[in-house]
Amino acid sequence: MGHIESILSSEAAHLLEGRKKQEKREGLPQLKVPDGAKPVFRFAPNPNGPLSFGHARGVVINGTYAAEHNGTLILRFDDTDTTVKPPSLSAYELIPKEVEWLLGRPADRIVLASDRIQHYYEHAEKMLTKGFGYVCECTAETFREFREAKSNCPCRSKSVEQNKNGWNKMLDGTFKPGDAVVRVKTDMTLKNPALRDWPALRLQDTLNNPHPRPSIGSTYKVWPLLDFQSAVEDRLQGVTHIIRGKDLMDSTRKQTLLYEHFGWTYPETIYWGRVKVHEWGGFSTSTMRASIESGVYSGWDDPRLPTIQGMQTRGIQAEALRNFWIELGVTQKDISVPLATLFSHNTKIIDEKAPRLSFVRDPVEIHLSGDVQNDVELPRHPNHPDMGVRTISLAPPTVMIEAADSKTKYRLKEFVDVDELGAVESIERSDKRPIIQWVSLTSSVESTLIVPLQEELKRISGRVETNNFPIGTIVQLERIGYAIITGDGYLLMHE
RNA sequence: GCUCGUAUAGUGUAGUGGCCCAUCAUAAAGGACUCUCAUUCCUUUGACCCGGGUUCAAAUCCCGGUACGAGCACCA
Repeated sequence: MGHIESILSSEAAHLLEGRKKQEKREGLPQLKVPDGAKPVFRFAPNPNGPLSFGHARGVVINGTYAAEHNGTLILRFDDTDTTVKPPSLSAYELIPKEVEWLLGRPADRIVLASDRIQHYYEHAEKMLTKGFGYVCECTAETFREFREAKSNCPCRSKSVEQNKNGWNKMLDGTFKPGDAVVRVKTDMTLKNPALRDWPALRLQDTLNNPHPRPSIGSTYKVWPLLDFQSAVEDRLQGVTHIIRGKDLMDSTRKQTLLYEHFGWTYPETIYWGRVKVHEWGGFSTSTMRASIESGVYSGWDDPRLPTIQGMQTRGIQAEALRNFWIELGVTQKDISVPLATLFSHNTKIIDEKAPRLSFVRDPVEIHLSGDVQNDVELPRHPNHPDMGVRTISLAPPTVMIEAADSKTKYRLKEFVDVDELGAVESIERSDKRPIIQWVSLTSSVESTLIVPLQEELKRISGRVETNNFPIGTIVQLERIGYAIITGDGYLLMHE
């Protein structure tokens, strides 16, 4: 084949033309945006805890599209549930910072659903007045039977007057939680059971379960459910594109039915599938919270946790996270990715800037014999002489090396060739013996290498060469991997 | 059970009827460079879920099957 090609290229090159290799599209898929329009995106988490790794996808994809199209990114807190997934007050402060860290710029606008209850009430009332919503007094179980039987519940045929009356009873506390709910009239014979007369607003016991925001507290008893709140708010904020998980596909269908009632047009919607990281099983905010409270993890910033804070502790760069999510794209496939993919993005960013250090695990002392210099200079970074040198003192001529390296002849990196007993054999590199990292007794201190494994933080004691890098500095421990300096040792990031 | 969605190398991803014996990344293996098992560079390995159909032509369109995932909450 190659032979034929070479003949062709010399005899009839034109036949090979037009056979250019196909190229891979860069970045995110093209978005449908009308000419001259400024698209509006939103990222809408429940502030019931800090952001997780998975949330980062929503931030990065929406934020990147917004930046590419000179559009707007709204950060919206969908904090309408005080019982099942109650918001956490600190998350209101934290999440905007995490978004800013991830994107390198803050969200353009922040909206709190709990501040906008009056808007949702207005739309609920309009729904009742126009007859496409009704106050349903069936229990959840009773309604489930109607839904399964594709039959109308009796409340469906109430007059506007009766519905308004029911609505007032919801507002004034006559109805207690569980007594009534506002439903959107769709069609009980719809093929998809999820869409049949879905609930839009319900009652919550905010006296016993007040909203955690002091300014909201027990003010409202009637609260919108996500599908209703989100649909109305998207409209009010002028959202043009919704990009979210495909688990919300039925939500889109419900909301589209509501939009049709109101005479609105639903935003362009794009979905992504489920992502699992090999090394992390399924962490949910609630299971993480439980493990933190029981002391399994030190906090939301534990380096073993798949939270934004955990990634920060672990030295993962925001840019690496962005590149990672953009590379995964927005396909609807359910995927499982290894952490190595994220680490390779991180390595690309940190390697050029990470000073080199020697760390010796499980150290053994070797007393050098023979001619030894008083001190040695090593470059801080092999590719960047401008980063300067580190000077190692060899008075006395005692070095520490890893026990595992001490079995054979070896070369102390950038220093001397040594035999098993510490006799210096050559200053220059004389043969192919292994090159190992080392520290000198006087220019090193005891330290700990902390390795974040799934279940434990493995602590390996050793010695690190003396340095004065501040906490938070990312270094490369030669022959070990990249690590970040913490208050109590060197946290291994990845190889 | 009902409804919806997805299926390309080990893992991700490009590809919307002919430039496809299929792109790129990552992983693995080998090599070059390097006084790190790092970085950089080179090479190799490796895929269109199965079965029909439409067409001159299918990874791409249609039908069926299978697998996986999601929704059917007075959670988000």
